[in-house]
Amino acid sequence: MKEHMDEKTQARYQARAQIVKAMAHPTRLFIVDELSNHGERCVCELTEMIGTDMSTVSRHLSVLKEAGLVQDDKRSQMVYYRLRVNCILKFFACITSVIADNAERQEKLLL
Amino acid sequence: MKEHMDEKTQARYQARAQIVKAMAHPTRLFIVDELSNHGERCVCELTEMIGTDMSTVSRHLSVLKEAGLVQDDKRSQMVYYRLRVNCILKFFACITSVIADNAERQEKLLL
DNA sequence: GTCATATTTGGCTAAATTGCCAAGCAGCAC
DNA sequence: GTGCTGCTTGGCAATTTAGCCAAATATGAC
Repeated sequence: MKEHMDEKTQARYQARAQIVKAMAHPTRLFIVDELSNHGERCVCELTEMIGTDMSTVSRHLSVLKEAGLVQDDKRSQMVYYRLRVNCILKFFACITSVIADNAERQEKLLL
Repeated sequence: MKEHMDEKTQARYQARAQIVKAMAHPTRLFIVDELSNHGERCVCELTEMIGTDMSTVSRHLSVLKEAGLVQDDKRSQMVYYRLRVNCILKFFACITSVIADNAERQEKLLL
């Protein structure tokens, strides 16, 4: 990416990639899914569900927050996270269709 | 992710993450966008547009292919790639809305 | 004030990703 | 066959990411 794509175009795809990257992890996808279903969760609840270190979950949440996908809300000791965007569900629908398509293709190859 | 989420759930998010990961790169997002607009492109065309090493582009394409997002078609010396899925456009719409939202928020903070 | 809980952050190591070059392979022209 | 073009793959170094522990911070209960 050094000469043919101008800087603006580069920057645009860079910005897009940052958003996609923020979701490119199983734990973060789970969090996004859970928040889209339940609306709001504190770090401790998510940690409990995921079953890993709280520090790790917190780091994942900060990645999502940095990308502008979630926002946090501190109430007493707990920090509650929720989605900032509502189009994320379409992501899952699309991803699921890709997975289904891959599975179907896989099956055909086995016949 | 060791005890609270069962293996099936884990595997499901793992599979989803693999798909998202495949798009989590500026160059690969560009390729996906270009293919969704133009339908079909050979490696050399994409290399020309991106302006990087052909081996690098080829690697990116293999990542997309591995995830089931594109398929290739060899005709004479050239290999043409095209999208396997058509819901990808919704991705961009959603991502763009996140970026717009982030920018707006950024602006508010500066006031 | 002390103590406990909820969360974030620093530091570190292990693993994955990226990009380049060189080498290999396939198809076409001759 | 040789040579050329388009593409892929091996290998390697540099960067990024992930996950854990320990330490720091904040809030509430007492």
